Amino acid sequence: MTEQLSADDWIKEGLKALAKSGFTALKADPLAKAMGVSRGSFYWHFADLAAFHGAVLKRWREIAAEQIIADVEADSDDPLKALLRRTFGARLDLERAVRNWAAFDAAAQGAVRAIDRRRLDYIEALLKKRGLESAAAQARAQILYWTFLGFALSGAPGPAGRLQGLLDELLQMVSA
Amino acid sequence: MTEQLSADDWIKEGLKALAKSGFTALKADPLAKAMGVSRGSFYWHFADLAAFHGAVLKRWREIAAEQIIADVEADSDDPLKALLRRTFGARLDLERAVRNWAAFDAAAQGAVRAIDRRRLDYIEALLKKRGLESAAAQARAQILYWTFLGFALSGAPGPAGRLQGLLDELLQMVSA
DNA sequence: CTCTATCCATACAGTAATGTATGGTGAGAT
DNA sequence: ATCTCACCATACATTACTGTATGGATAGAG
Repeated sequence: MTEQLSADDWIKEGLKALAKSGFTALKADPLAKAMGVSRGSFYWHFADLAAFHGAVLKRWREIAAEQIIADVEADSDDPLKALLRRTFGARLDLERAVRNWAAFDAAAQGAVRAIDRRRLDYIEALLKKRGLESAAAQARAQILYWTFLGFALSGAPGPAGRLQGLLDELLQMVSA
Repeated sequence: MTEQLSADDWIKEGLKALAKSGFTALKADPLAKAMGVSRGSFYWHFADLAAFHGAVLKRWREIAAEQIIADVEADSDDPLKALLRRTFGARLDLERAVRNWAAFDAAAQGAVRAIDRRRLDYIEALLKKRGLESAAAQARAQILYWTFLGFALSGAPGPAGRLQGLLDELLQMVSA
């Protein structure tokens, strides 16, 4: 009886569809077809679409910041550099999809705001630890985070070598 | 006979809806209702939705770069500073909507790519004129443009005084 | 073996659109 | 005065979903 699905399976499939096809793919009927099952299963595990959306967003909040921060802290000799390598190098489709979604859905917007705050505070703390004075750290954290968002949302990865050079440049600019 | 509509009226309404409600609002039926007319008019002026979408994107391409560049060039004592003031201070809903749209529609993606290239080249030229050497100008143009995009797409404007300070900081960082 | 709860399929009514076909209306040309 | 054409309304068939109601299957408890 490993054939039966759990709410968790639906959420995972939701994140997959979100990353691949955007928030418009978060619908019961297409997802059910993709999982080889009928909508009966969906409406068994979730009251309605809104409940499912909430569950997907909750999961995203759990993985969109803490996981990365933990990894970066483990590699503790230069966490800022590690953060840049890790974030600019990652799969960013899910990030893009959720932020697009936030333009249409209040719940998604709430999740994005919370994640933004968490990340901004973390970057600011790293810059302070590097010796920047408080006001400057705050300003540059904001600028650095905007730069990441712009990169993440403009999608085209470009050649990896060039990216490496840009990251070095960026690190210089922001911590000088 | 001022009651009758032109294709241009539909395009203008399309841009308005796009800025206000995102690309999902670019549908014949809701737009017709908003204009107090039936879809008969829509399908008179446009073959189908795709044709309308193309017309809206074409219009956006005409206004999304050249207009700003012309304005900034007019104010010629410090065009880079003028560009920052102008772009970071503007209404960015339309920009956001088109870029969201680009995640779902190939035509929109094409328009965004073209605009990005145009803007990047322009910023790079400005930085060179400021005395930066070619490779550095290219790198910093990319970083500066990413920063703008991140700002534009994260939506929350924040207090205007803080923004002014951030722009000064950014200008320093990028042209130092 | 039967009972029960969990999980899913199927069928239904409803909604919001698309695109098409066809007919109506009013302004200007003839 | 009427004819024509640009412009719009209305009605229809179609599509892709939502949510609900009801019933069927199956595994494990008793």
